[in-house]
Amino acid sequence: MKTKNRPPRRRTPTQDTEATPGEQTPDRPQSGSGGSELTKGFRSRTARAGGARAEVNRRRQGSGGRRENSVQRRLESNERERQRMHKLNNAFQALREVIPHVRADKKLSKIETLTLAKNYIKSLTATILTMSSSRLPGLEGPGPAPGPKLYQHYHHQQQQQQQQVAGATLGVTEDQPQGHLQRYSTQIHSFREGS
DNA sequence: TAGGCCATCTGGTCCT
DNA sequence: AGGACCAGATGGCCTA
Repeated sequence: MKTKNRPPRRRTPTQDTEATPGEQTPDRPQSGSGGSELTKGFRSRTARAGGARAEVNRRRQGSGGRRENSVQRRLESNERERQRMHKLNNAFQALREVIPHVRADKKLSKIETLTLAKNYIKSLTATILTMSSSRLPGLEGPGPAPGPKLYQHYHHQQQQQQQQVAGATLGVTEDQPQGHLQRYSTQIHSFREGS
């Protein structure tokens, strides 16, 4: 696997739509990418092919306002896609930062990050099961991966704790396991609720 | 120079 | 209808 310690190559999120031809980012002067290319005349093969189809559609649609509107919507769509991918990359970066790995000076690739994360979770799960199986009836033994079941157990535990200390603070700090689990629980719920 | 990784564009499809 | 999501395609950067 190769080293991937590179500075971010990218331009600012608005550069494609706002840059003038003279303001192109030097490191990607002729990228196949380019909302910029939509207005600057250069296209990659794919973009050219897609552009040919788009041109046919534009002719069918007619000229003038509708065509400009179509181009504008495509640029806006590109911008949203960039933002979406940036958010995805931020999530990858956050994941990298919580996964222990050997070469801290070497940035993990996306596939490496996902693979290590999966293994890390499995490892932690196995460790927890080993340490507490005697107190978690029903969790040990053969069968499917215990992850969800394990979470259910902890979630149940937390609910009991919250009931016991209703109205009072839990007295759980971020450094304690319960703190992490509580955050995990909260995050799971927020995901479920789509927030 | 080949191969891996990445960012981006693009059009199609799904979802709200 | 419009935005989110997805996958294919492409070219740039980097390392071995």
